[in-house]
Amino acid sequence: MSALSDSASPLYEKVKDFVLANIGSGKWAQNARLPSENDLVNSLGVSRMTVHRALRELTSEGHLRRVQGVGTFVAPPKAQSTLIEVSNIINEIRDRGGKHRAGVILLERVEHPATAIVRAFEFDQTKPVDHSLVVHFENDIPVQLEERYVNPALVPHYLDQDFTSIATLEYLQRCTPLTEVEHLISAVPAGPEQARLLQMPERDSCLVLHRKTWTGATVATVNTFTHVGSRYSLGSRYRPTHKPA
Amino acid sequence: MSALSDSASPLYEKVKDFVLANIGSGKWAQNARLPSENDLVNSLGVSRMTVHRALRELTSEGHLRRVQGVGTFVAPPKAQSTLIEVSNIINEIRDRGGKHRAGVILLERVEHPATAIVRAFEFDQTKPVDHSLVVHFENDIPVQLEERYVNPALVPHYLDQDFTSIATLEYLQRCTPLTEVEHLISAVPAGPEQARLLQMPERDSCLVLHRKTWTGATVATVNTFTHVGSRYSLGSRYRPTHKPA
DNA sequence: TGACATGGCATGTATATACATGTTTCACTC
DNA sequence: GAGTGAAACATGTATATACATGCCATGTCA
Repeated sequence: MSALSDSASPLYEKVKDFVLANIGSGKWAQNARLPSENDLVNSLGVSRMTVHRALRELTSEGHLRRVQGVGTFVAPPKAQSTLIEVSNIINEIRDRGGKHRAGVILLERVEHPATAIVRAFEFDQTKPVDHSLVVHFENDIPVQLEERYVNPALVPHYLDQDFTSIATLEYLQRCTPLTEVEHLISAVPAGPEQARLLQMPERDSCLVLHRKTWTGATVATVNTFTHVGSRYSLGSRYRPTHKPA
Repeated sequence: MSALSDSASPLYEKVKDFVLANIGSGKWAQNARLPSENDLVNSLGVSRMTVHRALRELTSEGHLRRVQGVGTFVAPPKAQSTLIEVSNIINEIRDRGGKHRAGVILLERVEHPATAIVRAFEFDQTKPVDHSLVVHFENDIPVQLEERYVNPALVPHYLDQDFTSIATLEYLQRCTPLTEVEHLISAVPAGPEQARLLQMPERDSCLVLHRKTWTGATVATVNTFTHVGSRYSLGSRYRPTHKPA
């Protein structure tokens, strides 16, 4: 008589389910110590390697905490933060079935960028950066103003891209492995320049997304996405507890 | 002469590094097929179980794609979406070293909620829901208006909480395992009610975060977080390619 | 009483072996 | 030539075994 389910799934999955069920039911409370691997081997009738794999995977999924020589414990509830997924605007529009068009306003190498830019790139001295300013239209109505500064040391030939068709982030990810991303989302009133390019009334609300990306310790890109508040919102649906196949 | 590094890390880690190095250098291009497990066993001089573990972990980390009976392939670049982490306001303020205070405006059971709420909960008929409205202050300045509708079937005793001290999301996550989260971020001008509660000028920009959570197929909560645009932005730093320990 | 050695027990890694399961290929048969 | 079946080969799972490593309690010796 085993405590494991009799489904068709592999044994280590059943062991994982068994552990999760005990946690879910509250039988094994938070920070409680689990039976040792050998205990589970005896009570469940499977080999230690199988138990070990189950516990190892549950640990890497954040459900358990293990300390060599001490034992296995129910992990404290996962960080009470939630993730939002930001996809690029072109796919987003296409997914909605809308027509996308992009207008390139600016495309240049800036030899002596403003100090704010130099500081954002964490340069110790002034270095040239590539700069692009693109307006994205959905069904010929402007929805996003995309401004990018790119580190030419990491992304060569950035200015040679065809910005009207290629998703910029896609190109960047192909060029250089981005290791870290910082986001800042804010709501600000539109300035005159933004109002003109986005064809919106001045001082109306804009949804602004700042994004800064790193490759290792080096800043790769600094971006600002400005959206017309009344025409755009940033949405996402996310499943926090994803079971890896 | 092995191709593996001579560091102190475990063997399966070295195998993982070996594979990642070959992908990173472009020697194994995207969608290219890797040598079979047995090939790697012969060329690297480790057991198949060790190779298998390395490849399995790299697969679950998204670097590889495996098909039983066919082979192992370099995974296409990960979804060009980026994740934003939203943490709760209380921790955020505390982390900044600010003083947090909360004021409860409303706390009630709504027997006959508005149709918009009924629709948001995907009820097939009118059912009562619990409702709370809380203002969060940072150093006695209001920064967030938090409005929640909670499904009493999933979260009993919601109204009995002490909302001024406990993080609401924290409580919800303890009560019911939330399986899915939907977010919508937008920028809208403040209405009269919001302007009053948040002590801000009417029509100034607000950063609004809508959040809807599910437990299984059932809607658990429907929330709206309204922030003063000039005082608050939603930030996060995220490492996309996280190596599990 | 304090310091230290040691044994017991927990998890962590590595291997050999076996069989299961899915895919492709290829030769054989009809 | 079409269909079929078996072999070859790929990954997937499960076990037994061995040893490594880390932590802790116990007991002994100074």
